Amino acid sequence: MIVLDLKDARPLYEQIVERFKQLILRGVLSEDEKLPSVRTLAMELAINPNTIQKAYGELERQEFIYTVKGRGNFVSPVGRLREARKEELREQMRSVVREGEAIGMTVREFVELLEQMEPEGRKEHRT
Amino acid sequence: MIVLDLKDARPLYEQIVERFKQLILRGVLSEDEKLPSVRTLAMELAINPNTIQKAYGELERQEFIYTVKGRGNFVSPVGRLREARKEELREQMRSVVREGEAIGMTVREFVELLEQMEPEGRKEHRT
DNA sequence: TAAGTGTATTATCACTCCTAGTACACTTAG
DNA sequence: CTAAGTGTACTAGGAGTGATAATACACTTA
Repeated sequence: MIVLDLKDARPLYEQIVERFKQLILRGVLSEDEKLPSVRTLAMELAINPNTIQKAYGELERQEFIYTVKGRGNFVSPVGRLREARKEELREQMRSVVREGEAIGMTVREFVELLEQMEPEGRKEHRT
Repeated sequence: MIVLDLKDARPLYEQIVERFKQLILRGVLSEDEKLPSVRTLAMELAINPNTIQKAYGELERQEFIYTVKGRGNFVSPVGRLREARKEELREQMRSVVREGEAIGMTVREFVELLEQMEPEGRKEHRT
């Protein structure tokens, strides 16, 4: 479920946060599903419990999970989180295009790139 | 020309590298133009010369500038660099779209987002 | 020759990441 | 109730990085 890359420059706790956010947004982990306990996951990944605690703390702060003392950490409702992430992706896309334009690329060029990705793009796809 | 953000989490030398790469790719700095000397820029930014040296070293390693000992640092030919950056942007775009699709967005949605950015998008723009 | 240039070295400080160990309060299964 | 499992908090220390400070050397050019 969680895989660490020790060669990665990013801190371990950050990799863990990133991975769980992915799993939650994509629905691999369901709403109210219980996450591995701090100590359990620390054992599995062979790292210090404090590092897991830091990751979970960050996930809770960002509202991806919620905590019940004595019971564990659980996945938050995903709706709002997913919408927020979508808006982030839209902004990233705009940012990429703006930089591209600054060095000579065109919006057209990007649109065509996207249309090549489209799986069902061969029929008439104008309204 | 170069502006530092001390509140930025990224290292100073990295901010400097980033900024010069931008200026070079966008043609604000011309081919063979001389960069500020290590000591001069350090004075202007009120930071340590070693930090500038580290930034310039990185820029040289990435072939954005070339060095002539005793003379200074100069902007490299920009053609290849610009093409490489374009390919990076294309890949970033694909990456954004792939993640978007994983959480329920569609290529169509992204295309429409792009077309809203297009400055000349109101005429018939289908071939 | 003197000034300006890149380059290298050593030392030091501050901060972050991670580990290690310990302790406490809460919840739940037995 | 008790024990095990849970989150949480704290202190301490090691390792690495970013930045500073000071100095020195070789090269180029006016």
